[in-house]
Amino acid sequence: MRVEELKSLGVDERVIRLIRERGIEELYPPQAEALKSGVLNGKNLILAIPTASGKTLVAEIVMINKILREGGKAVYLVPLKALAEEKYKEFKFWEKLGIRIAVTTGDYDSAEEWLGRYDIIIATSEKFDSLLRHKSPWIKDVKLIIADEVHLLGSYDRGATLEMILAHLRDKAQILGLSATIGNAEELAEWLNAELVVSEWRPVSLKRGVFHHGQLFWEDGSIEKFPSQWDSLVIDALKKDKQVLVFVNTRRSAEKEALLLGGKVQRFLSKPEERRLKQIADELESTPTNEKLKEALKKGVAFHHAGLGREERSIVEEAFREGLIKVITATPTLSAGVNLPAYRVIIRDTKRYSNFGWSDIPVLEIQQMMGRAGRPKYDKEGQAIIIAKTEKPEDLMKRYIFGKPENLFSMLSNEASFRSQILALITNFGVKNFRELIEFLEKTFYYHQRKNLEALEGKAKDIVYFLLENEFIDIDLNDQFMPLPFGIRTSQLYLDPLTAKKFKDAFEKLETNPNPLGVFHLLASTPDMASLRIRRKEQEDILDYAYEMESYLYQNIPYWEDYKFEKFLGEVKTAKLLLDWINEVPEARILETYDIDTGDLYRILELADWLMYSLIELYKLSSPKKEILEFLKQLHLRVKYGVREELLELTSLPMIGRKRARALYNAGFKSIEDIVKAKPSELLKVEGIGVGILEKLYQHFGVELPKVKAKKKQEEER
DNA sequence: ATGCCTATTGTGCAGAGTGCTACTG
DNA sequence: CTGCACAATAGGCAT
Repeated sequence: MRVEELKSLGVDERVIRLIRERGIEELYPPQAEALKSGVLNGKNLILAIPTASGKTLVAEIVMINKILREGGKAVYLVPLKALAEEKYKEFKFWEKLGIRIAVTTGDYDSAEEWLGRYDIIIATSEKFDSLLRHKSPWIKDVKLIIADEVHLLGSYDRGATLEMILAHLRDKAQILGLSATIGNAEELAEWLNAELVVSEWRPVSLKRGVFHHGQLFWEDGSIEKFPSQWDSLVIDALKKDKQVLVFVNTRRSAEKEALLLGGKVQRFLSKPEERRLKQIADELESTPTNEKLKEALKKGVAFHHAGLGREERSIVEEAFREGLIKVITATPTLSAGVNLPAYRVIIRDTKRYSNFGWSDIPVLEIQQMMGRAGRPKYDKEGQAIIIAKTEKPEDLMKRYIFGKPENLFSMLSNEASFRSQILALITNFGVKNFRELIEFLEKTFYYHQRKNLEALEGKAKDIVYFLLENEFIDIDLNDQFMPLPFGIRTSQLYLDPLTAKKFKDAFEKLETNPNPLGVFHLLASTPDMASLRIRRKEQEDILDYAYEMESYLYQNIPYWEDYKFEKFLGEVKTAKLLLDWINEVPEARILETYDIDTGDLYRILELADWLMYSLIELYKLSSPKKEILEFLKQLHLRVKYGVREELLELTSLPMIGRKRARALYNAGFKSIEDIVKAKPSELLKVEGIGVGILEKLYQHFGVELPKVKAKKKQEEER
């Protein structure tokens, strides 16, 4: 279908003009089909088509057109923060029409009114759920919800959130669900009373195959011969001047394969490429993992997993897009994350370790990895190849290439999500009694799918009892629910009620024995913290530590036979790490002693920051003691900045974190006053303080020093 | 026969990723 | 279940 024909479907002229300005004249068949489905007239739609086949454009046309014609807001839900950022950049294009676009993820809060000024709001499901709980006034203006990757409804730990959002809004706003190909798309569409458009069409054709001992069995039946090792597939692609993406199932494998492949990739690099890569590698900070990354980078290869810091990840992604990096070995971070296609995708592993032992990776996920093959503007086709090791190649072919992806199942019954969702329904969404609760549950996909609420009712009852018992809610003589402040706040803070209960139970000990380790262990022991796991070899050391510090902890040390024992040690380890952090142990040493990666450290710190905040908020509700509150607030700041008490004044300044604050302090600038009084030239001698930083500081103080400007010029000239 | 080094076999361990607050500019 | 690190054992060689 030609873009002009959109006019006959009622699309605004301005939208059509801008699309053509982008150089798009012809819509892809599934796009056309989707737009003809009635979605432009307000009908709900589930669009199940492969990644990179133009879902976003459909969403854009529907959104913009709706806003131009009817006003109101559109909310675009994504599963990942990184994706929110990506979409924001894409949608910014429409600002030309006066459309205002905002992103809101956990990074900066905003239940607040400012979002009311925007037309398109991009959010993660959790963030939007949280906004719903805060009853943001603009929610009533939301006329359209777009759920990207709506198949994540079936994800064990995060699916329930998305399901509840859709259950809340399915009568109030138009819904457009963008999905990967799933087994039971019809069922999902039925639930949402939506039209369904399914297609396998891709703008770049995809050729799939299975590799086994030097034989590559393509899906069309043809067989290609290669040297017996699978890495020959990588070399082969490089000879064709193409890039490769290799998916593996552990971080360690990703690193190992990257270094191994590096030796074979290096000779394909041009001199300038080699120089650029070396330059990029040299700029990276030095940590154990980064050393490996640097080594690989110099050879034109990189690994990509959640242990990498944000900085490293985006450097790798960028360099791959530029074509500098020829091969990336990755864990699933890349299969679901940002869009990073390659000519050839190799899937080395089809099994993965989970909490329940080893299991086959779902068809849906493997197909998403395979979907990464083929760069729309550069390649005529993409290739996805699964490596068979012990498995029979024909089995893999049957399961992953010709097989149907799994059905989607409601994950509302997952206890942790259900607990938090029921609390929210009662405290934030005005559900007044058990009958109303059940009525609401009848709107869910869970009910649609099973037509039987008995199991869910039982669970709901248990949870309601739990909430009553622990004073999240109360109940009056007519069996009407009455939200209590503790419950309302727990729900708004987006805490697992179990976490909140743990906090509350610890208030007494907190008051009699306030100390950082005790608090950190409390945080670490909640279900909302991703505590470290303990290695066999560390067990003894950590246990010794726990005994040594027993008097500081708010919980007893369990017996070693106790199933909680290992978990407990992991929590102590996490608490110990946080203690090191606020005592200014350098990052590199923390990474080494706890044998973790940058990404893991940041994750723990981020969670600790949030939980510290939440702990304070809940403590405030309990007739708090002033000195305890002060202690907690100070500890929160120390966690946030990773510093001892004495640096807190300095870290309150912009651009001053733990490193610079320490450097300033040691150089004798111990307070803000010291800095204001100091000569700029003196400050510049301190490590980590340059002209740029100094300018920011003076700007903050509200003074401008001509001397600094002069200095800057000097430096620029150099 | 003894001591030392290397190759081979055995044993034990560990293993993906992710979101959620609110302040401020 | 698989790959890896490290330990235990066996084997080879010089003395």
